[in-house]
Amino acid sequence: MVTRFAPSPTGFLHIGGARTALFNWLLARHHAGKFLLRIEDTDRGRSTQEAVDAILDGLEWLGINWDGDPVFQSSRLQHHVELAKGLVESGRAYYCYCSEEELETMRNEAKSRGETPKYNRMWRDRDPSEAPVGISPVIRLKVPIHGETILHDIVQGQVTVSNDQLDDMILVRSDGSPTFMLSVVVDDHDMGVTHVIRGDDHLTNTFRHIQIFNAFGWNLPYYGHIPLIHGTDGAKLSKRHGALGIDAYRRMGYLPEAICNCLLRLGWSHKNDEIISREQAVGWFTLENLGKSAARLDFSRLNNLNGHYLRAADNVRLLENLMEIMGNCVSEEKRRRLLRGMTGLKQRAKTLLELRDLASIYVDDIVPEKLLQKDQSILRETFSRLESIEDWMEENLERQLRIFSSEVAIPFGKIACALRNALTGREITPGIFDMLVAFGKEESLRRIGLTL
RNA sequence: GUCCCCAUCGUCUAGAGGCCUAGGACAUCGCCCUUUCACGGCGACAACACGAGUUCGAAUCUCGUUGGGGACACCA
Repeated sequence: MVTRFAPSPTGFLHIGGARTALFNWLLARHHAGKFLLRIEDTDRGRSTQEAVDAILDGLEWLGINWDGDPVFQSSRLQHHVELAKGLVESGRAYYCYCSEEELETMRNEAKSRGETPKYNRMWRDRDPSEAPVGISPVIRLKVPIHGETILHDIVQGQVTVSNDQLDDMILVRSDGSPTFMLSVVVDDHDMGVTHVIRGDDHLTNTFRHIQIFNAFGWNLPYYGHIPLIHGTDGAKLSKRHGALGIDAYRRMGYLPEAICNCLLRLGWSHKNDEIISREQAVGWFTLENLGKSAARLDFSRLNNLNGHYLRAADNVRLLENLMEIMGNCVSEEKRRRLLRGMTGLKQRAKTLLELRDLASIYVDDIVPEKLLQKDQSILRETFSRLESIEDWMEENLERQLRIFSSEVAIPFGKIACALRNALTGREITPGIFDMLVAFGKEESLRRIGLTL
């Protein structure tokens, strides 16, 4: 089994593309096959190096690795054109000399007749000697006029289209460059791709691809057209309405494993499983469990998943992630403090951004407000009790403070509340003992002292 | 306009004729746990688009309607 992901580098890797890549990757890994990457940069006007980098970086970040080097379609143009010329020689394709205006007129005429706008095949059977001089022709495929084309789609089932819906598509442009239709087919064939899993929006293209495969006399790959991911408005994700690049999700503080898990469950399921590890995904992923209808990305779900993976994440890794966001200008001492407090922090955050906000209690120098009279007296006593504690470990701190609480007959909640306030100046924080340990004895006492 | 696809709680989905008084998850709302906030536990709310068939029996099969989406380039 050989699968592939074939993005065009005209924009960033968006969430839909990422899912297509993930599914292809999963399928290949599940069957111990190969997953290839092909950059479809035949539209040189719109393709950019930044987009290529964004796609590669995005895939890498998601942990979707490809086999071999990426294939750049632009490096194969010559080959594509030669094959198309071969088709002309064998009579399966022909030169067409129509101008832009003529085509425009044809489309409008077809439309006004209530038909699918298409080329009227005026050069299909004309003698080449009639060719006008000075016009560079395009090469068009001779698509069967009658009959129908049948696609046995792995996801959609059997789909049939009448051949009169297809027109004689252009294989090579008048400037001598191959079109997407041609290049895709030739490359999929040459790369030995056995399974083409791609978005639903390519379904109608597939009938054209099949015609090209037939013209060459090549065997068809298996096709599976997965439903699209829709925006919250129910329409296809597009650049104009908020289709974000995968890097945007990264900047919003999402973990790659959360994104993958979320994407995996969009259009695919395995019984009632929700939290699915990468290993499980590889083990379970088959096309049979794919749904047929479009799905929407739900941020509250993503948040929930991200919270889960955040809690499960290694503290050192999270510290590194945090440093990336905070810009690395955090002192050694504060980093140690963060690491000690990470377990308490991470279970309270949904994203790395939230984690950063929470973590600021260990990083920022707070200026505590003066406490209420009552709290001050509680804190004074607490301060001296804490001062006397040698074993500054969570368990012992808790034991000592509980004892203290009952000795002075002050509800523990009151003490905790005052301490929290003195230590952080915040209302939402990790647990008290957690913070005392993270800060360390010296810093804890210093902070409490400031409020007295 | 033409062709194609899709249709279960707000969202993601389980469901492959009787196990369905339709299950799970997220979100929402209660309660519990509790030093705040989270986490966790318990519970509530909430869906088979509609109409005909087929069948002893349909969320599941067929047809139609409606709704949504996609594709119709010398873009990919």
